[in-house]
Amino acid sequence: MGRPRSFDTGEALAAATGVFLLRGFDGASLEDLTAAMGINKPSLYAAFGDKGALYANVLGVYGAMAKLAMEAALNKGETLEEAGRYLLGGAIDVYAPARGHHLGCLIVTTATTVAGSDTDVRKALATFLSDVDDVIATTIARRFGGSLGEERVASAADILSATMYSLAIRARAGTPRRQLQAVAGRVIAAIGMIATSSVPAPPRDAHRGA
Amino acid sequence: MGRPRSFDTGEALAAATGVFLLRGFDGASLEDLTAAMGINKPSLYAAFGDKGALYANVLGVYGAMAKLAMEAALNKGETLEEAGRYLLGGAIDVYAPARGHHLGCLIVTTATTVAGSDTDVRKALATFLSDVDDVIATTIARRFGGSLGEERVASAADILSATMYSLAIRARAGTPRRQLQAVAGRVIAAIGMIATSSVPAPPRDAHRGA
DNA sequence: AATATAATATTCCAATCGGTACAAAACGAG
DNA sequence: CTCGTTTTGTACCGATTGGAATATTATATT
Repeated sequence: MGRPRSFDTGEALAAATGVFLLRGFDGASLEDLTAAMGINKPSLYAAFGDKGALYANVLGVYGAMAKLAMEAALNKGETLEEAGRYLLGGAIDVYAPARGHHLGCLIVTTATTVAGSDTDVRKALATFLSDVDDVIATTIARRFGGSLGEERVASAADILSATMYSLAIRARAGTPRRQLQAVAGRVIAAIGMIATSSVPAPPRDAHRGA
Repeated sequence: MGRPRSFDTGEALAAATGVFLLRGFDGASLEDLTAAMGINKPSLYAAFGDKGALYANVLGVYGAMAKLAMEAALNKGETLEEAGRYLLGGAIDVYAPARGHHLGCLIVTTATTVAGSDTDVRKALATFLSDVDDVIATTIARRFGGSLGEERVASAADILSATMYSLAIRARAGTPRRQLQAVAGRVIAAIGMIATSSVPAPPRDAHRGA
């Protein structure tokens, strides 16, 4: 009972995400946030807690959606190259949309900064990075590990995650989409070379040694 | 003539770099900066200008030294794999030193945030990223392009730069050195696969088409 | 309709921010 | 030794920050 909320929590959180993404944590004032969210400071405080708690909430939903999107992208296509193309292409669409500003990735841009002073954010960042590694490595290992071998898919996973971070940073610098797509294309081409390389250990007979 | 400076400009700049690296631009207060630099606010203002000018100065020397270190590392070793190992190993030593805190990369951590609001920093960031691409691509193309072909070294360059960004972010999250070295090792292994791959276009007879 | 409850809008606050005025102090030049 | 010049230390400034106190409004329940 009581007076109902005049705003949607999810929409408000999405608006806050945009402000944090644009200005960073310290740069996003409560005035900026409340203006974008369409609410007042006491409403924000009552609904989400203080600024740090709001940021933690934003970070949580952003990270969760990002991981889902990555997993979905990696399940598309028929080959490792194609799956990687979907992953990086989707990242470019998020980091540097065709319409609108190129804001990059919330976690890469803001969480890394906050992590210097805030232990909780540092842990959340570490957890996210680990989860992303796991999502990528697990998904492509399940799909292509049998035919390509564990070592090659592990290398490909590290390259794909690294390229996503690279694209996020480049988008933040204002790099045009065409150049981001060129970078992604060269990385995907390398993934293709790795997939067809016949140099390292044989694909079958999994071993866990160094 | 006049009263001489009681501090060394380079040392003060290095101290400011550490503060910006730890706290970020907004998080670094003038009190933090002057305390670390061992000077007073009027001295800082007279020597470097306002906070933004100090940051620009810090960013400039940091970026210049980073590019020199990258070029030097890439000129070591005999093969593309070895050169890449030196590059990534050096990056790990900077981002996550064996002694001291793991602060990552100043540009990845702070410049990306500031770039959202400050056009000058965004341009500086774009220039740095472009310069890094150029340093890596040019150096390894000169050393190994003849034997491996332009396409493979271009892909390797993008992978190496992306891996450096990845390592910087992971270091910021507190990832242990061993794990960073494991990531670098898997990427280097992939570089080796690319170098020995025989799939794509022939190495010789340079062409500039798509 | 009356009441309890919860969210709203306005107003305000102590603290901190980046930046500066001012006067004492330390040098080179004459 | 004295003067002009530059840096240094202290003290201070207006502005903005994150956050909270208060009072009003809107709903569900009775």
